[in-house]
Amino acid sequence: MTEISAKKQRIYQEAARLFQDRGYAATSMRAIAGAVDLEVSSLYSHIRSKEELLQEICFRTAGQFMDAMQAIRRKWDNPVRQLEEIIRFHTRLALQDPTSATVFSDEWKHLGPEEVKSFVSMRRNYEQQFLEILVQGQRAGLIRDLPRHWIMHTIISGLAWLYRTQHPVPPDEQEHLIQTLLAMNLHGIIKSQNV
Amino acid sequence: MTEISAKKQRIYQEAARLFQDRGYAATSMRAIAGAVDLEVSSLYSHIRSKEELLQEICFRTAGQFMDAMQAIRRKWDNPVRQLEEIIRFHTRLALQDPTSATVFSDEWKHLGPEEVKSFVSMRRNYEQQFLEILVQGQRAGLIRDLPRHWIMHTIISGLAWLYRTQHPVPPDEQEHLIQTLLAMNLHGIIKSQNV
DNA sequence: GTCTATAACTTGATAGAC
DNA sequence: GTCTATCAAGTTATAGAC
Repeated sequence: MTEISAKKQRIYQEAARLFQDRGYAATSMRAIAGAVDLEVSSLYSHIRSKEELLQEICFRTAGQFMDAMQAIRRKWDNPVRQLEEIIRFHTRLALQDPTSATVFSDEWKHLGPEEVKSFVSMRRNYEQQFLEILVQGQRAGLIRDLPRHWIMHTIISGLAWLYRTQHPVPPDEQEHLIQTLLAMNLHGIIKSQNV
Repeated sequence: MTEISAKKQRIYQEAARLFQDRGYAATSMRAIAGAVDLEVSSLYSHIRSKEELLQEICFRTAGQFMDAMQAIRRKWDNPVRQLEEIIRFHTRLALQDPTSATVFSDEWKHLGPEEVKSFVSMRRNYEQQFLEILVQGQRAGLIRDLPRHWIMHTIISGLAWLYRTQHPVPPDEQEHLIQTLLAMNLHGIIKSQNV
């Protein structure tokens, strides 16, 4: 039972917002303290260090992606459907918690050497599973025989604007957005289908 | 005729590499000085400040994108061909100078307030021109009637992995990569064309 | 142009009173 | 848990000798 005090949660939340806006390295403990109306030294009653804040955000979000990937592969066996669900998950997470998504995506390099190793290893695992889905889709003749690494990076990277740009899509447009993203990634944007 | 000494160029180059690896805020003048085998104070014989280094990289790359956009719109009038050329340019620049592309894309927020304003204004101009191409393509019935902002962000964001990931694609694979990116963006990855 | 020395300031983190 | 006070180290940048 890990009890997390309300104040501790507040600190994590404000830190994440500052990391998103200014980046980890440009965010001082004084800035975080100011955001939660405390003196710097008081922060250390709740957290061990600045880096601990970054670790929590990065690995919590990494865990969410790993869990989603595993759940999707268990629930469906059609690789195209699995891809659809992955795009769905990325989209929902990006819209629901763009702050954590940005910090997870852009600030992990400021983790300590050990943590970077662990983080990169998790990401490699995630990408490996993504590639396996593409292999299955290509073997089944459902997905074009394009280089899988390029497909994967283009899809994942193509979703990153959802958290990086300021415009949060309102909740009632979320399903429309997802349908559009699926259409673009799966069928492209060209009308005439003379391929 | 602005003459740029070899040493000054070396400083810019090493600074860009360090900004790419560690981020602007986490890169010290000492690190830059060390990379070019000088003492910190000697740097100031060649440059005015740390931020000047960032400014040069960001605005030089921004200028390249603006120039390319203008040249493409002058040279072709088919909007789909214009999109193709834009994707081509992004790809070539990302492979040829991934360091500048990364700093341009990720570190502009550390510019001073005035420079940020100018930078964002250039980007808005670029995006406006991109959207106009999509409008023309949709009016001509060539491009699907999907929300144009979402199309634009997905395409641009989907190319960002080209400079963010470590794997530089070897020069002899560049044309294959471009063809694949065009195929994915324009026609998607799904084989069956029952749309 | 490059150096040593240093100014002026900010950084993350700690000690100890309350 | 929160504070004041403080530390040691690091930051960008400058002054002035050579």
